[in-house]
Amino acid sequence: MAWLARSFGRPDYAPLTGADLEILIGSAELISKYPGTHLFREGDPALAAFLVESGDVEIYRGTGSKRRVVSRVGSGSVLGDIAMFGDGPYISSAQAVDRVRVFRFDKDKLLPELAKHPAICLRWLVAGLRQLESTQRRVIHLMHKTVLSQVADLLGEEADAKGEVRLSQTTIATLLGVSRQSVNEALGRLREQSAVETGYRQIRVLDPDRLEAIATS
Amino acid sequence: MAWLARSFGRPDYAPLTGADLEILIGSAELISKYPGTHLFREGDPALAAFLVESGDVEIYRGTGSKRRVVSRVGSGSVLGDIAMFGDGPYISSAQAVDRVRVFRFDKDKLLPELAKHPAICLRWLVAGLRQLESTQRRVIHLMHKTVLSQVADLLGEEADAKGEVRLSQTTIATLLGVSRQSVNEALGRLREQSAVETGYRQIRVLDPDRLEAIATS
DNA sequence: GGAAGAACGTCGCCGTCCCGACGGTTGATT
DNA sequence: AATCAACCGTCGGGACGGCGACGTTCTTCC
Repeated sequence: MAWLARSFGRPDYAPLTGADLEILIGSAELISKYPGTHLFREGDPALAAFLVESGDVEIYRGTGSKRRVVSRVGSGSVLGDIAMFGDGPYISSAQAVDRVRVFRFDKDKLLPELAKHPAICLRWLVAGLRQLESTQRRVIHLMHKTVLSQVADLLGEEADAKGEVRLSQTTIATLLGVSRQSVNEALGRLREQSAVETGYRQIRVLDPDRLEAIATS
Repeated sequence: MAWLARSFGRPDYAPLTGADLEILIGSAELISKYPGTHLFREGDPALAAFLVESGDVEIYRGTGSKRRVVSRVGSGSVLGDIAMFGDGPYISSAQAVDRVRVFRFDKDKLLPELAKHPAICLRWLVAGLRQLESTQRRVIHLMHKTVLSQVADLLGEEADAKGEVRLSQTTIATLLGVSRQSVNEALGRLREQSAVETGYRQIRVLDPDRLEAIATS
């Protein structure tokens, strides 16, 4: 599928040949998950890695009251590869939040191919490093911990072409690891400055520049 | 050098052949840096990646008052690979804190070799994912943000075989993105519970189990 | 051995955020 | 159209941590 070639890693770098692509698809399986179901759970033996084709997946660690959302990823992201290559159990759980379609790469099939085809391997490497980069950015914003700037930053990154973000305040709160009330208050301040408009499950970015300024303050 | 074979990625996984090792060393150069000097700076074109052989390196972003320490890494860690493979400028700065010895891998020399040798590529992949995993753990502990548990966790990870940690409270503070005073107070509480002993630029872990319990509380 | 500098210990003030609670609003379901 | 669940807006209390300040102790380097 052409989508795979476009989305996996950087398209312009170490281009995948048709043959490489065949091999990648050959070791993958496209599966579908309903909202709330798990792709894998923390502690399970890591027998496969996943590439998200559509929908959002929430990565978290711990259970019950100690559940912490590590990140939420969407189309083009890779999951479970740390554990799979590291040869241990999964270190976090992955739960579908939408209707989700993912490619599943079984370890047994994938590893021998990777060992033979450097181009695919390089592509996977780049995908992993991209995750690392975004996680590092997250660290920065968690350290610099005023909720206002965190919210501003998240809105800047999450906004689509029309400047709209379709997330509930509760969702934003869990994403940032803060309380819903604080998110509400932050959005209130942004609204005062006419940087955003808020509605039911929806936020419209009016002034991206101001948002950026607040995020990096 | 045998050190390279042992330290890079997982030794037990996709073992490097002698020939692979030759190639890796052939594209590397062992250089030495004095404390305070930079391996690279944010914004510079990413022409090389680095593997730390000895000493500690601090990774940070921003300058002046907006400087934020992303992480501090030591022997066996890889630096600058995100930018190098991503084909953009460095996204953070790397500064030696000790006397540091690092292998420098020039992009020009390394990339063609990687494209030809899957074993090396796989090794690099695993190294990158290990970084990702440790950064994800950091996110968890930053979200779960009582300074006490953060300090407990850091001590648990940073302690050597004898249970000693040689870091100043100021260093720990910047590492966690909190104030020195808070670190001091947290250490005081740990001392009260006889979990640690504190001295000048040195902390001795007495009760790792209690530390672990506090870290995950 | 003495001076300078770095690191440690402690105090008080104040801002930010978490938590619990409650009422009003919107959207979906039947 | 009615009902219900999810979501939004807001208030007050309490805990935690940042910041400035000051004194003490430990190192290092003349």
